[in-house]
Amino acid sequence: MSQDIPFPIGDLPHPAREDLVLAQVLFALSDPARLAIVAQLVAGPVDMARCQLQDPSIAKSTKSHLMRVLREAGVIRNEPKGRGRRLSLRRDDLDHRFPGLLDAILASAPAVVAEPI
Amino acid sequence: MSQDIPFPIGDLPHPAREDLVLAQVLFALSDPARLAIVAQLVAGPVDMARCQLQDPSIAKSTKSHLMRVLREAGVIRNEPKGRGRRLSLRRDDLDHRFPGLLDAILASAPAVVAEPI
DNA sequence: CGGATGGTTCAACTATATTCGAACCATGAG
DNA sequence: CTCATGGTTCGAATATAGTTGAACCATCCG
Repeated sequence: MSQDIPFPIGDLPHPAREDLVLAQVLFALSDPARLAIVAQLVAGPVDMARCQLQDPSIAKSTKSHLMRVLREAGVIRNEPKGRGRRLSLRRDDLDHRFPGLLDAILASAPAVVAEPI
Repeated sequence: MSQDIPFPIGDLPHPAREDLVLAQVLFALSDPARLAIVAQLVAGPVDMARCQLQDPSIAKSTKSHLMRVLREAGVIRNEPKGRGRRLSLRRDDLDHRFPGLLDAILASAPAVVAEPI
C-alpha cells in the first residue's frame, strides 16, 4: 500500500510519508553537497535554477542526480513550476516519521545563507 | 591539531571529539547493519564476540569492517579487553558535537533488544 | 509555430564501498 | 612455550555510487 505520494506533486515519483526509510534518509544526507542543498531549503522553497552548489563547475546532470537522491529518500519535494522546478524540504513528513532528526542535523550542519534575490 | 584521541583507547585509531564530521557520522549510520550495531550498544558496552549481526553468515572480516567504519566516524569506541574487544557508543562525544542527533536516530531506529547472556 | 531556457534521463566511465578468505597478530589458557 | 580464541589487515573481486555529455522533453516567449 501507498506506493507514492497520494496527491500529485509533479511528474516525478515521491515516496509517501509512511514509506520513508531512516537509513535511506541518512544516506541521502551523508554527502556534503546534498547536505548543503538541504540547508538552503530550510528557509523555504527554492527554484532549482536559483539553488546553487558550492562547486559551480558541476554538470547539470549531476545536480539533477543529487536532487534525485534527496527526492527518492523523501527529503525534498521537486515539483514543476513554470518552465523550471521548485524544490522544497519535506519537513513535515520528516518530522513526523523521524522527530527531531532534521533539527539535529540542521543545527550541526554548516549554515548556508540563501543568496539574496 | 588533535589528530586522534588524546588518551589511549587501545591500539586502533579513534578520531578526537572535535574532529567528528557530520556527513561521515550520517554515512556510518546509513547502513542497516551498522545502525543495528549501534542500537545494540545503547544499553551499554558489549563484547564484540557477543555483538551479533542479523545475518549470521557474515564473515568476521566483514564484521570487523563494519566496526571500523563506525569507529572511524567516531560513532563507537573499540578497545581491547582481555583476549577480545569491547565496543561502546561514543554517546558523550556525539551528543556534544551533534546534540539530539543520536537520540533522534535511535528513537526512529528499529529497536534491537540485547540478547540475554 | 519556432526558438530558447531549464531539467531529466540515458549510457558509459570512474570512483568508492562492500565482501570475502587467507594471513597475521595478540591475549589468555594449559 | 604452545595452542586456541578473537580480531584486524590485506588483496582481490564484486557491487554500488558519482560524474558527465548527449539526447530528449516541457514550458514559456516571440
